Amino acid sequence: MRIADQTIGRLFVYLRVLLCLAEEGVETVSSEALGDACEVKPSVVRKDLSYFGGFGKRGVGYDVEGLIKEIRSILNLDSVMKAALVGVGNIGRAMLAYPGFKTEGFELALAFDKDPDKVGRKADGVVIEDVTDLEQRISDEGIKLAIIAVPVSEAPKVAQRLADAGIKAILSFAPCPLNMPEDVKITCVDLATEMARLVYYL
Amino acid sequence: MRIADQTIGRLFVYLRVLLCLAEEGVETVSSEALGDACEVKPSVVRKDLSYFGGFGKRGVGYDVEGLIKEIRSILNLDSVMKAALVGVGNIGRAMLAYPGFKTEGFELALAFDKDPDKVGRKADGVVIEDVTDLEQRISDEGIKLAIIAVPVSEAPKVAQRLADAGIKAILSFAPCPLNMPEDVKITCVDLATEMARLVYYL
DNA sequence: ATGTGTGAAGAGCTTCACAGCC
DNA sequence: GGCTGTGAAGCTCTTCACACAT
Repeated sequence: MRIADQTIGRLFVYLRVLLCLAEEGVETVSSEALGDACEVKPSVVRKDLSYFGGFGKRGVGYDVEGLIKEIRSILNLDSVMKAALVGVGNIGRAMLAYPGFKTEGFELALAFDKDPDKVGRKADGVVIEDVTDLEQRISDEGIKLAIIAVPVSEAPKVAQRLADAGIKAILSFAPCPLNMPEDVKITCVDLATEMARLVYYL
Repeated sequence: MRIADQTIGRLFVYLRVLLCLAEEGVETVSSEALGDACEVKPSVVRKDLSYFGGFGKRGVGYDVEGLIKEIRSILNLDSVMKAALVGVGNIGRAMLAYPGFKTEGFELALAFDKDPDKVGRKADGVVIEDVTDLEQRISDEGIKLAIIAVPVSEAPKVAQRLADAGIKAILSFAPCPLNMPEDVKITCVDLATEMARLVYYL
């Protein structure tokens, strides 16, 4: 049976909240408590989880640690995934310093910039390499995931080079459409749009 | 008649693409072309737009500039909105330098940090103020929108203070649930989750 | 000829209510 | 008693096909 996209989307939300609950030492959670924290109805939580098996105990609730493992496995998040970063400006540095990646199983293994002053230096433990070597280094390391944090003017070129280098998924901070081949998945984090969306619901 | 949330969500996507088309000098766009760029079917584009009136010309398509105006007005994006930034670290600086805000009608009018070395300095034209004065300055300026770019450990405290200061909408980069009063709308930009989501669809 | 606007049909998701287990 | 798991009903959104305008 096919699982609804909305269900998958909510699993990510559940996981994030569960990780916080685990950190607070909470051992068991009911569909109602989890639903409250995720702004989702309890019946939705139960149905979503029921598609994958009976993770809960009737009369008790769901085991937090156990549920985290199950969701991680459903979402293919049980192994560490290496990623490449292109552009070590403000956003790029923020990405290198972002603590959330490690906890969710990501590792920024490569960082590129075109500025000769930056190349060779380290930022948060990662050596910044020359963007000229991008294709070579990415295929050497067998990396499939990349973050674009360069100015809009550079973004399309960089995206094309990443696709050529074998990258299959891109997170881009450039607020412009980057048309990629069918087999390369791309997500644009458009912060202005997030702000606008937020304001709309005031 | 009530408009579907999904429709509203897509209007933001249309707007972003239309702004890029306008920049390229494109004057007219068909539902098919716009749909392609937004990864949405042409019939969806037409139905979405039809809820708000007949913006298109049969046999021709939609006028790009005109449609931008219409969507801006639907989404309440025709006036400039001031916002406050809390935390001028890597992410905060990236926000101050982010060019997308201006084009979508946002202005980061205030910036706060607790580091005395930063307070008083300017970053991208904005004076960094002491976070102690947060409540006072925000109510002085009558600002309703804020961005949280502080470490997770500080985020809940800052969120609470912002709510007390009269802020009604918050964009947070802290990957943790911040429970706010009913009348304060909050969006968490969780970059690790975005990465995870992307990888899932490989 | 081309591309929009739209009602009606269809698909998909959510909600409800309650049986079943701890 | 408390909370999960789930079929069936209900509802919302999407799709389709075609009339209609340029």
